[in-house]
Amino acid sequence: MPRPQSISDDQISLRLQSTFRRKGFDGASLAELARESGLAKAGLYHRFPGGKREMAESVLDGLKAWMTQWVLDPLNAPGDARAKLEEMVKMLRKLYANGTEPCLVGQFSVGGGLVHFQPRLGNSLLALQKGIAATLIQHGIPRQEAARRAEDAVVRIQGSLVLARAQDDPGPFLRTMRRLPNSLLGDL
Amino acid sequence: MPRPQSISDDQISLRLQSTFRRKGFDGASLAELARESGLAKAGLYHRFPGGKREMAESVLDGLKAWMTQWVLDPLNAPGDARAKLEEMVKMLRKLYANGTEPCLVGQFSVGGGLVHFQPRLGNSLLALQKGIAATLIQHGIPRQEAARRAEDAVVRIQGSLVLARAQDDPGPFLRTMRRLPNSLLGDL
DNA sequence: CGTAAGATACCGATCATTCGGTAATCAAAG
DNA sequence: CTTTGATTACCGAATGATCGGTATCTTACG
Repeated sequence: MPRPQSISDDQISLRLQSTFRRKGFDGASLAELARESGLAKAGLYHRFPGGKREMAESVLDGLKAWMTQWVLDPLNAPGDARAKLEEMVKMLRKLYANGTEPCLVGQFSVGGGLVHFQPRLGNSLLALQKGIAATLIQHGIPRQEAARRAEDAVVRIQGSLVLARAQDDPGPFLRTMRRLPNSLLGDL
Repeated sequence: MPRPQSISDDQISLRLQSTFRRKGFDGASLAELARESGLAKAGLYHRFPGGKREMAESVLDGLKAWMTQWVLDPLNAPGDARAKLEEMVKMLRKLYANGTEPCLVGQFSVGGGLVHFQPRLGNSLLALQKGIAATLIQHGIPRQEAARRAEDAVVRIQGSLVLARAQDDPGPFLRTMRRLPNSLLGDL
């Protein structure tokens, strides 16, 4: 009955993600989103009747699913804490293309993005923090200290991405990721 | 012979700073910049013939001067390292209103802001990093380790501000600032 | 008077969004 | 098997609003 889609939803969402991550919410224009998605503007509105906001929401959904599958679930699964943290770092390096691609959460924490999605952004970061804290607790670190270190880890991830962008150099991110597991598991 | 200005340059720049910090570069419209500055759009263009970009540059200039006077110069002056770092933290808390106000550098590291000002943003962060590193070296920490820790400090400042915004809670920033001096001066 | 600060009114361009139409597909009717 | 009607996917071409930016006039001072 329906005409088949020439581009899959996932592929569309992926291309929108790339644009939103590079330009932020305010900076990504419908013209550009359309161009980079391969659809005409009206075509995008057919898939996302809620407009730019729904497009951004779809991208956030996709990223949340990716984070859950490749970062949060592995962290919450049984296994050696250090190995799990190393795996997390590996996945984060992949997600952020070794520090050359920004974090959508960071990019959306500005202007209109923050207005529309602040609760979502906060929850995303909190989920990661909880996952890391759980791993640290499992490793024998007391609850409160684990929570502090986990928050610090999220702080460092986000901050190193800001530096990498502002200095146009992935170095800060790469160095921070390299030191993250030891820094998290270090003696009290 | 000239008609006196009803609002001082510094005051204008301060109001523009507030808007740019809240909305980012792309998100701050001239209509809003005019409204919040107390001038009509054309009045703004009289003071900033270069348009939005020159307004943003003026704000960056003002912030750079503030940072130099209250953070960088004190760091590079003689004195006890710990005291100087505590003073830096105090000034940062003031600059970021205890974590309730964003950092212009972070907000401009998105979309059009990054395109126009990336070198400036990188230099701002680098200057702070150098200042912190100099203080650590003076305290007896080896050059390379000092550089690493100083980068980490800037990472944490920026990252904690991202978290504070995304979670709508100054807690991450306040906790990070509280721990910063000890974390920087801690044993190797 | 001259000069400059600032406002009113406006510009073309771009913004997000929507409308009308077309092509493709399938179910049911003939 | 063919036709028809409903449904979906998508696009070109608009919509009004707002964008950043200006040309022009008014006001206030020396």
